[in-house]
Amino acid sequence: MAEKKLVEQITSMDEDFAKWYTDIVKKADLIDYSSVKGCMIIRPYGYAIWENIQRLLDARFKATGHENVYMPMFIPESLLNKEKEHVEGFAPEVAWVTHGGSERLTERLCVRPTSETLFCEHYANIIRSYRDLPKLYNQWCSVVRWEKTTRPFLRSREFLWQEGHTMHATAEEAEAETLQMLNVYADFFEKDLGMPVLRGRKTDKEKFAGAKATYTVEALMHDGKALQGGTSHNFGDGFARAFDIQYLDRDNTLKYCHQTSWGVSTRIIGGIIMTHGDDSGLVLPPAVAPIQVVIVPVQQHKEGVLDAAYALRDRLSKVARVKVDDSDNSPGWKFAEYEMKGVPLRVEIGPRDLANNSCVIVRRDNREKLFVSLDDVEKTVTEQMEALTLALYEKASKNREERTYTATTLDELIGIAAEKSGYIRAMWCGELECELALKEKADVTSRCMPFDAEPVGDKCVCCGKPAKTLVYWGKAY
RNA sequence: CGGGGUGUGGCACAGCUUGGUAGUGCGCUUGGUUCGGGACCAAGAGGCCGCAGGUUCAAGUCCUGUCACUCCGACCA
Repeated sequence: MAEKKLVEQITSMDEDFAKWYTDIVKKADLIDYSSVKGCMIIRPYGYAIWENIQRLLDARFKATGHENVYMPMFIPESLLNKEKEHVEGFAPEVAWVTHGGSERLTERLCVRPTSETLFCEHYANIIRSYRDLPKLYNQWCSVVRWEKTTRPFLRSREFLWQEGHTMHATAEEAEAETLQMLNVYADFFEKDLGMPVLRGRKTDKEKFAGAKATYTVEALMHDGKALQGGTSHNFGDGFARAFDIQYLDRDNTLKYCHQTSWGVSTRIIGGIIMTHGDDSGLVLPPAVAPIQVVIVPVQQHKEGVLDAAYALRDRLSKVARVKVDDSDNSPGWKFAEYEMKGVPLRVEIGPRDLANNSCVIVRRDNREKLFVSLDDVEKTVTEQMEALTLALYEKASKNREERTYTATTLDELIGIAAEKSGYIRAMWCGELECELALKEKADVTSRCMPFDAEPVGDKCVCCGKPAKTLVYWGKAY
């Protein structure tokens, strides 16, 4: 019932959805607004989610042979300027350091909006031979982009992310790396976060500044807008030529390296909120939930209740991240609070349970009460967490299916864009002109050209000329 | 950068039209009764009304200026 109300709200008014979102972000204790404009303070609970994301992704990066490094946060202007497309793409939103102490710097320093140039300079220094390749580096850091309008997690002037930067001997190897990392992201989204994603390529207009090809995993939010969850770029040898990154190959000739980069940011957290959240607040997939199980003692002043709660915590701690809330708030208060914070499972234990050797487990997503015996409570908790992730995935998939439309004519597309929110599948000729025209006429942008898409026609939905590819169009954050 | 809106205890606001003792709700403190879906009672603490001028016997309220924040139009993980 609560969900229905939400869906009505968000389809009727964007503003309500925005309010719902910012409410959750604050009430679930994820962030505070900072007095530094356009920046956010990530509170311990919000940061713990990010730490879990880091841990899970990092394990996948290590498993695919990547190493973590750290680069400076300042980029000399001359370095940034080396690759023309890149600097033009980022120039409007970089912050500059002009003074050191009271002295004006002879060369301005840019606060990194991304670190391609720094990695390139470093790679130019350390790569000499084919034996040095591939170089598979990743960096966890924050970057700064001077955005005009901001929203917590989705767009802030400083945000946390991870950026992988790799160098390869051949174009084929670089392409394989780009796709491998895209799949790493997709796997993380779908298995750990319960978020179904589209895997595909970005159009030239939407691709990263300086990239040869940009791949994306796109997730669809509650309100039918698309969120780019992760990106993976193949740079070809463009930067390598600009930065003179060459290696001596087996055949004793100098060759340019082929480069990739890929990243995900704290925006993911915004995506989780907007994919799984409901009217009662956040719903966290167990994999990233700081608290996976909260134990709420009922009538905790009564003999034995708190002790039973602590004993249960000690048992469950072996299979989950558990917290007992023994504060003197009323149980109803606690229920609401942990629902707001998205804790996947709530375990209630009170005098009645003590008598029955049982407890009550309530799942956050459907709020169904399970009366379970304490004998195999560990097993039940593990099962329910797995079931919860699966249920989140199913629900989000259903939402995506219901919000995916197909258009074969321009009028049809304009009509759908005006009335519905979601993906519109339509054929495209590949011309920028048509892409701009659709933005102008229907206010949609190309989100993704999925890898495994079935064509829905043979003519461009906009100009009617022979179509090259199927595009998922939509509105983005 | 163009158009609108708002500045009043920690938070959300009312009061301004028609000047006359600074208000409400939430939160906070203390004590008590409660506790299986956001409990209740009582007593408290906390505000140069964004800032600077002006009009007036008197300004949160009227006038002028100024600063800050915020929403909508072009770019972005």
